[in-house]
Amino acid sequence: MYLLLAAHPHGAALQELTQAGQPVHATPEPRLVSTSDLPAVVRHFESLRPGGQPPRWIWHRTQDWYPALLASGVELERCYDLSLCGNILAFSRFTEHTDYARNAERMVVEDPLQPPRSLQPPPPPADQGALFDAPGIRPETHRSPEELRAEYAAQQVALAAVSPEDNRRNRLQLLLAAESAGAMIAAEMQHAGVPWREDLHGQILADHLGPRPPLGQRPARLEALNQELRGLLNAPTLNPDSPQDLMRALHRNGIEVKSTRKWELRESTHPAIEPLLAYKQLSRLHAANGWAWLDAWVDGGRFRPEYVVGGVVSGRWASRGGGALQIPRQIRGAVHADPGYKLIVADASQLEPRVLVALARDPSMAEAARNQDLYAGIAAKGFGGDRAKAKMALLGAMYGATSGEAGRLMPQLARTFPRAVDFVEQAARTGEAGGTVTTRLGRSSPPPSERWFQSQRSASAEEQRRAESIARSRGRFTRNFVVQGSAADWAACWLAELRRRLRTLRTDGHVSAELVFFLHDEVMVHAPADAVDACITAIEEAASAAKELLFGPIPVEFPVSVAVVDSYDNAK
DNA sequence: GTGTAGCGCGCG
DNA sequence: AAAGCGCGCGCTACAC
Repeated sequence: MYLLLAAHPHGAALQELTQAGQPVHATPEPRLVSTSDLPAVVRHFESLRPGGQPPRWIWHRTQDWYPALLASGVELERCYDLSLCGNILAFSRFTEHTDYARNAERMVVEDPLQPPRSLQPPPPPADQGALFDAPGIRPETHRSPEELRAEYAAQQVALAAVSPEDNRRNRLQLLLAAESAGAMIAAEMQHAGVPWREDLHGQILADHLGPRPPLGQRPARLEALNQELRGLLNAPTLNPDSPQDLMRALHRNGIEVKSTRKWELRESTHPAIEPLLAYKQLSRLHAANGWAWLDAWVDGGRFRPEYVVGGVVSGRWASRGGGALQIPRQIRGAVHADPGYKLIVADASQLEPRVLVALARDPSMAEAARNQDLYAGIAAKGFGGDRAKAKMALLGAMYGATSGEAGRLMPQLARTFPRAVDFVEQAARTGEAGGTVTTRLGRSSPPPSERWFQSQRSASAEEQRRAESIARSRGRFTRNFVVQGSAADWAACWLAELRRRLRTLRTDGHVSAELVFFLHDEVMVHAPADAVDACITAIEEAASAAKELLFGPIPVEFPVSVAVVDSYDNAK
């Protein structure tokens, strides 16, 4: 059953569609549902399972509907997010020959499915407020039921036009399903929140910075370091937070740095360097994750960031609010399981190089990847057992290193693993020439901008050097895109498969395990202690299912490392 | 006063 | 050791 939900001035319009997006004959007209009735009506349809299958909810944006439904206690099995799927279909090389891609190209420019960042409302308060007062629903992005139905139908036509060769159509369909599932997971994780102990966080801050200072004042420990620095640098009014001010003071004391970056400062042995580095670290803790952060982002023992699915062109998620994707190691001790619960922290070991092996079908590297530690396997084959060298070479190949040690190691890597190196080189050359590259499941990199093409037509020698530099930069982007993006494909499938298994545990086993955090190649599940084993099994099965879905039965392993902890800082 | 580019640093 | 990918955010400095 395919159910379309469209915004309506008094609530929602609900219409049953066929899989292809045509109105079901018996119910040609959308049914109007008031805002207050909506949760109950949605719950009712969700419980109807013709043929045992839950409905697929089709809507413009998951963020417009699902948070409010979750707030009223309604969880759904699956959806189809028109804006996310439309964005993939509009740019995918798999659909480039379709009318959809041609029309969407125009539409995306004139009428972006996602409003530009600057026009988006501020993030919602942690307390979501009244049902459907959620700021996701904005009149300017309303589409009529007929517009949305036509959009869905057009997307299905485009998907059907993908060549079945090499499983392309299935792969793209899988990506759309995983992306839509990701949108639901993002809303569910925001709803659940990361378990966060304010008292433990406060203790960490007090240990490092001293007691909480009055508003606008430096904490005691920072102020002491500031005074020490002013003395050591003979600069009585120094503001160490100002790079310019600091740079001038350093120069006056014969410390010849070109920037105030910490790795450059470390080169100097001046007695002011040690307190300066201590100041910078503590000042960062205070500014980024101090008491103000705690006040703003943690409420009722939960940290609830907003995840932005599709926020990165490679398919990785972005986030808004609280810096969710950069929880520093320093404060991970504040992430703590509830009494009787555990945190299960799992990450896919060395995901990107393993994805590269699978993409390139490099037999020699596949053998190396059978090792639990891939870098050790690479080192044994091509670097005389030097793991550090092997790691640097491989990372350099994926990022496009040209200089330094990583750059020098490239020929050595290419001798032992020609297919893998060739694969990323090919992606780089495509990008340099202005082409686009595509992930395993069919997400394509954006085409170069009009400005890019202009730069490539430049005339003077000076302009040409600049143009070549821009082209190389784009080459590094596309080189990395295929790996990072295909890793994101894998992670999306992993997450969706894990969600499915956890839902089964919840409904069949009445286990209250929840996904609470996701970061590129890492997930966190908050689970009752007696459900930990079942959750670990789910995590591992989901990982191997994801590998199979992307690549089929190939001899490359994607191992996950799992830690069961009370506190996140013990995870690795 | 407001908007924003650049720096610096956190994460993968 | 500190360049080669992708991000978000706080701060300063500077343009308007």
